[in-house]
Amino acid sequence: MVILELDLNSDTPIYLQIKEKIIEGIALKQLVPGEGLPSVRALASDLGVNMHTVNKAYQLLKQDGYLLIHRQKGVVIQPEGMPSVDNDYLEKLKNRLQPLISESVCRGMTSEQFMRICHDILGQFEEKGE
Amino acid sequence: MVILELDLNSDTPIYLQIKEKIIEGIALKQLVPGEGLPSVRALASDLGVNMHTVNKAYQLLKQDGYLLIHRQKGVVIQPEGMPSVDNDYLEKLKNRLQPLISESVCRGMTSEQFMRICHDILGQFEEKGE
DNA sequence: CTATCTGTTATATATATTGTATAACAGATA
DNA sequence: TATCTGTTATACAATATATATAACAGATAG
Repeated sequence: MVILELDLNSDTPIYLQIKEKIIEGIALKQLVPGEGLPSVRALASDLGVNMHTVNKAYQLLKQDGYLLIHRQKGVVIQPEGMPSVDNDYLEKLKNRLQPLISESVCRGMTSEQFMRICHDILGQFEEKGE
Repeated sequence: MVILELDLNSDTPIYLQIKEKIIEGIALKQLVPGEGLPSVRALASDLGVNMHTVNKAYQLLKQDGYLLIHRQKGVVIQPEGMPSVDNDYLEKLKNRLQPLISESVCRGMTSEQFMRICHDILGQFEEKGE
């Protein structure tokens, strides 16, 4: 399992950090569909947090369609394809981008500057090896 | 003052919604530097929320450099120029963009699709009238 | 069969965040 | 003097976050 670093001082709750890191791992292909994840107890122990904190992250990921959870077998990255880009998702994405972009405009950032930053981050997920 | 709509069912706290809407108003040039904002009590009354909720939003905006607050005169959009694009801001922006982009990659969105959405939102802030 | 591993569920507790409700203060102003 | 600023203080309630234990049922390894 990929090492998962937490920032206990972050204003982002631990369970959300875990969720985001796993999604990032999938996007980076460090985690591949069908791959198993540590049990809630094992990951909690590794991270030094409570079992329920990890469980909450797993439940959210399951709810979003990123994970399959078999009651006795364990947790697996969804093997049948990732969640899709539907209208609900697009709306949420736009609503989360809006305040970021408003602020960048206020601060005098140009569209090109903002797009450049997005482009750079997107570049992290390009096929490098392979 | 621009009408400011709140979503009481949102998972975004009211004081953050107020903050974001005011920043959006500045980005849209509906609010211009030097322009006065309603008093904490007046805006709270308009929105149907508590005085302290508005005050919290104003304090955050002051802290970020968007507002000037004169103890007896009232609240004014910073007339001396908006906060700048410094390294602290850039780091925060990237950290907030990262999970959004990770998720879009997981869902199979192309870079072009993501950039297009950003471009469209950025377009809302272009000089149209004038 | 027994022990151990799953996820799940339940209960309890502690703390921080969010939001409201009042009240009072000092300075400016009409 | 009365009224408007922002500010500060206190109290309260509801919710969110995180932890600590415990127990359950099913699968599996010894």
